[in-house]
Amino acid sequence: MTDQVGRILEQWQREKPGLDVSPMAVIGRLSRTALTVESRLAGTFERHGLDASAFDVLATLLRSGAPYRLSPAELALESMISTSAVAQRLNKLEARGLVAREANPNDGRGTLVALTDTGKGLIEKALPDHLETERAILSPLSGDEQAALALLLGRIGNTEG
Amino acid sequence: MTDQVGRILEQWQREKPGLDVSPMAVIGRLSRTALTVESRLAGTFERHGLDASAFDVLATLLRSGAPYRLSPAELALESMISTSAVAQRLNKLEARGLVAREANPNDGRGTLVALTDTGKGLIEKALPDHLETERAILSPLSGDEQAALALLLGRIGNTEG
DNA sequence: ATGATTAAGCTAAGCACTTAGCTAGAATAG
DNA sequence: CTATTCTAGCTAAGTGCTTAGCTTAATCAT
Repeated sequence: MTDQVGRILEQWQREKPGLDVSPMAVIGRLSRTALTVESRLAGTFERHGLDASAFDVLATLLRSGAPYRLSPAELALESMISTSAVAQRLNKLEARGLVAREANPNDGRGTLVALTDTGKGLIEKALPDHLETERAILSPLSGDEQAALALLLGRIGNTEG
Repeated sequence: MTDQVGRILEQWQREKPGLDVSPMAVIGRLSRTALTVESRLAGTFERHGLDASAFDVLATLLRSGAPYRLSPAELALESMISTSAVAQRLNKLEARGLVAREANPNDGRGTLVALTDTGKGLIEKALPDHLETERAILSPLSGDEQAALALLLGRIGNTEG
């Protein structure tokens, strides 16, 4: 407990001895761990000329399977961002030729975002590297511990409060 | 495993059957859990006329103990943000009278950020409410499970890679 | 002493998100 | 059919961070 969060808890203990600040130990480490993980992943993305949001869009299209086409609304749902954020991401990806906007044949209002061959090639090259980075991040934990962590996170993450 | 992350893993399984995507189960849940936690905390902050960044500054000053004064550089370190982000936070907090900038008597370049009485009163009122929200978020887990989660997070968060 | 380098804190500009508001097409009511 | 309402996707403006670059004071070398 000599990490940053541990030090913070000791400060609270000294300043507010009556207060039970133990929840901060968990939530604090959760936030900080998420931040450091995010920054390590960013390194891998950069090596492939991507950032987290570009990787997110391309990977979502890839894992959706052939014909690798989704609507902006579907992309927004998957990425938990607004449809306007999707539009801005697509503007950049389309300019780079990694995705293409097509008219939705079944809905005149709608657009289908297609993964181009270039985009598919890029994400398929970046994906194994990304997984390798994730494995490295988790390497201090055994397989059982990783499973336990995922389970614990799932139990607090999916509570709609 | 019928949550959002579980669905994503199934998609990868179908599209790239050879690939071991198990790290995504852990990292994905970590990111999403951090996001949902953040959004629940935001509700509490708002009830007290604060947001996460304002709470962060005021709480850091409070837990530093009397005389409740820190330099902008110290605040930046504690909050893991740039000193320029601190300056912008302080501009707003100072305008509201929650903190005050004072000259550092020992360093002509330096500033000391002081928690005002108003600021101290506000953060002391918000703090128990915040802890209550954190407790609610963690309530699906037993005390032992919470401790286990904090331990696992600590082991992957503090690895400098 | 004095000139060069380092350090603290700030503003300015850039970036990725948000919400608000727009346009065009689809669905629904009469 | 036509008028209204709803939906998909977009741009515009606002927010809070980042990095770059500035000013001022401290430190260090000679």
